[in-house]
Amino acid sequence: MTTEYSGTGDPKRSMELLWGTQDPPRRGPKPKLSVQRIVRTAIEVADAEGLSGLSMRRVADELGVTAMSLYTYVPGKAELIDVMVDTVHADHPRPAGDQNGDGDGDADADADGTGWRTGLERLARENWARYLRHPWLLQVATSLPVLGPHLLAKYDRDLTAVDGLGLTEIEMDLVVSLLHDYVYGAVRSVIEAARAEQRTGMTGEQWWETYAPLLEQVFDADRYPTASRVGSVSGAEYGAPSDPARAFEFGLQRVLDGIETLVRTRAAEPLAGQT
Amino acid sequence: MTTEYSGTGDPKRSMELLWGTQDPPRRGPKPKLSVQRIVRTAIEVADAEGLSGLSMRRVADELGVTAMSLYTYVPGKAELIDVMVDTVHADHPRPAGDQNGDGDGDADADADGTGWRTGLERLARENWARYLRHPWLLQVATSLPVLGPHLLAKYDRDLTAVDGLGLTEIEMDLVVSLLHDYVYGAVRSVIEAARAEQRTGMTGEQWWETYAPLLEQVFDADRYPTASRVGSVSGAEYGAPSDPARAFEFGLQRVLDGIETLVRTRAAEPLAGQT
DNA sequence: CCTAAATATCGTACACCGTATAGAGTGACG
DNA sequence: CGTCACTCTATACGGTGTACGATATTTAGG
Repeated sequence: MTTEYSGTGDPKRSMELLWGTQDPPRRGPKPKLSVQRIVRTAIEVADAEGLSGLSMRRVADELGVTAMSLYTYVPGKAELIDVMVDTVHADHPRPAGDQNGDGDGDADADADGTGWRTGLERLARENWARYLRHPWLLQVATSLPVLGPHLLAKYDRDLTAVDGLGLTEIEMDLVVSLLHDYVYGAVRSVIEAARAEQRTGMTGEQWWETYAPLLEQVFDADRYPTASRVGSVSGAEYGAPSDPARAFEFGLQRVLDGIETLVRTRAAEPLAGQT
Repeated sequence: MTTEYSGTGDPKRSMELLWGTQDPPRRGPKPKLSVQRIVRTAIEVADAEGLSGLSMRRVADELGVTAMSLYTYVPGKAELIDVMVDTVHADHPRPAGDQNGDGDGDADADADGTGWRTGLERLARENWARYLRHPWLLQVATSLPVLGPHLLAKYDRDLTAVDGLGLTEIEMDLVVSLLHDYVYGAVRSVIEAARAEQRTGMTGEQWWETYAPLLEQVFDADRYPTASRVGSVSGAEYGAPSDPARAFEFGLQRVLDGIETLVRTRAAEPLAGQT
C-alpha cells in the first residue's frame, strides 16, 4: 500500500489563504465553490479514505466540477492540505472519558498542587482523539512555516495548561512540545496497527497465530533470550503482537511523572537556571 | 512538495524475502543483480533524495536495468521498502557524543543504581541518529506485520536495557515502546524543520524575520496572552520558530525521569501489580 | 444598452508513478 | 539438441498534480 505524504506548500501562499480575507471578486461569473467548501470536502475524503484517497480529481468529483476548477480557489494541493490541517484544529473536543475512566473523582489531586496534571492529560487526550478522527494528520508535515489562526489559538490553549507552575517560558514551550511529540509517536502506533488490520484483513490475534510458528522456527531463543521471554509473555497478554492503546496509557503516565519531577524541582528552587 | 509514504507490503511475501534463503536458480541466465544490491541502492537513493525520490525506475536506472527487472527479485515496491527498513536496523551505531557530552564520567550514576538510565539514553540516541541518517524511515509504517531478522535483534538489544530492574515483562515492553514513540515524535520535528529550511531556502531565523511582522499584525496579543509571551521569549531565545534538537534533549530527560519514578516504585514494592 | 475587462470553468496534455502482460534472450539439464 | 526455467526488456494502462489555452459568464465603464 502506498499512501501519499504531503508537506508544506508555499508558505507565502498558504499564509495568505489562512489569514487573508477572501473578498469576493467584482467581475466575472459567480463562483460555485468556496475555499471552505473545498476544504471541508477534502477533509471528508481524507477522513474516509486516507491521504492516498485524496486527489484533486476526487475532491472535484465530489463537488461536481473538474479538477482544474479547484485551482481557482487554491494554489495547489499542498496549500490545500495546509488549510485542512489548520481547520481540523478548530474544534475544542471534550474527551469525555475516551479510553478509560475519566478523572472525575480527582479533586484531591488538585489539593496536592497537581491540578496541572489533569490539564496536561486532557491536552494529550485531545490530541490523541484528533489523530484518531483524522488519521491523515500523521502524514502531513505540520512544520512551523504554516501557522494558521486555529493552530495559533490551540498553541495558546496548550500553553495555559502549563502556566503558573514556576516554569520558565522556554520550559513551558518545551513541555508542550514533549507532550505533542509523545502523543504523535504513540498514536502513530495505534493507527498503523489499525491500518495493518484493515489492509491484511487479519486482526492482531490472527497475525500472531499465523506467524508465531514461523517466528519460533527462525527465532533462536538462545541468541535472544530477553526478546524471547518478553515477546512470549506480552504476546500472550495482548493476544496480539502489540497493544498500542495500552502503551499510550502507560507512556502518558510516565511522561506526566517526568514533568512532575521537573515541576517539583522548580517549586522547591524557583530560580535554578538549569534547563 | 509531495513525498511518498509507503506502508507495508504483503506480509507473507515480505517475510519470505526477509527470512527466506534465496537459493540461486539452477537454470536460466545468471542474475545480474541481487536483492541485497537492489536494497542497498534503494537506501542510497532514499537517503539522498527522500522517499519521494525513490521510484522503481530511479533505482533501476542506478543499476543499469529497466524498472521491470527489479520485479524479478522483489514482489513490489512496498516489500522492497520493508526490506530496506530491516536493513537499516542492522548497524549498531555508537553515538559517540552525538549531541552533547557523552556520559563517560557517569560511573557514579551506576553507584546510584541508575546505570540503566545510561543504557536507555544510549538506546534513544541510537534511534535518533538512525532517523537522522535515514529520514525516510519516518514515512514508512513499521507496523508489526513485518519483523525482519535485524529488527528482531534490535528488539532484543533494546529489551536488555530494561532488564533486571524489577519490572514485569509487560512493563519492559511498554518502557521500550515509550522511548521509541517519544524519539519518533521528537525526531520528526527536527527533520521537518530541516526539510522546511531546505524547501523554502530560508533558515528558521529568516522565517522568523519574514513572518514576525505578519504575525504581530494578526496576532491580537490580548486574546492570546500566554502564547504571545511564550512565543516572543522562545522566539528570541531560539532565533527561530522552534529548536527541535533542544526539545529532544529536554524531553528525553523528562521521559527518563518518568521511567525512574516507575523503577523506584518497583524497587520499593517489588510485587505491586498495578500496571 | 453595448462593449470590454475580469473571472470561473473546462478540455487537453505532459511527465511521472507502480506494475500487468507478453515476448525475447540465456543457460543448465534430460 | 531440445526443453524448460529463468532473466530481462518493451509496451501499455490507469493513476497522479498541474500547466496551458479556450470558452462561458458576469459586471464595470462608456
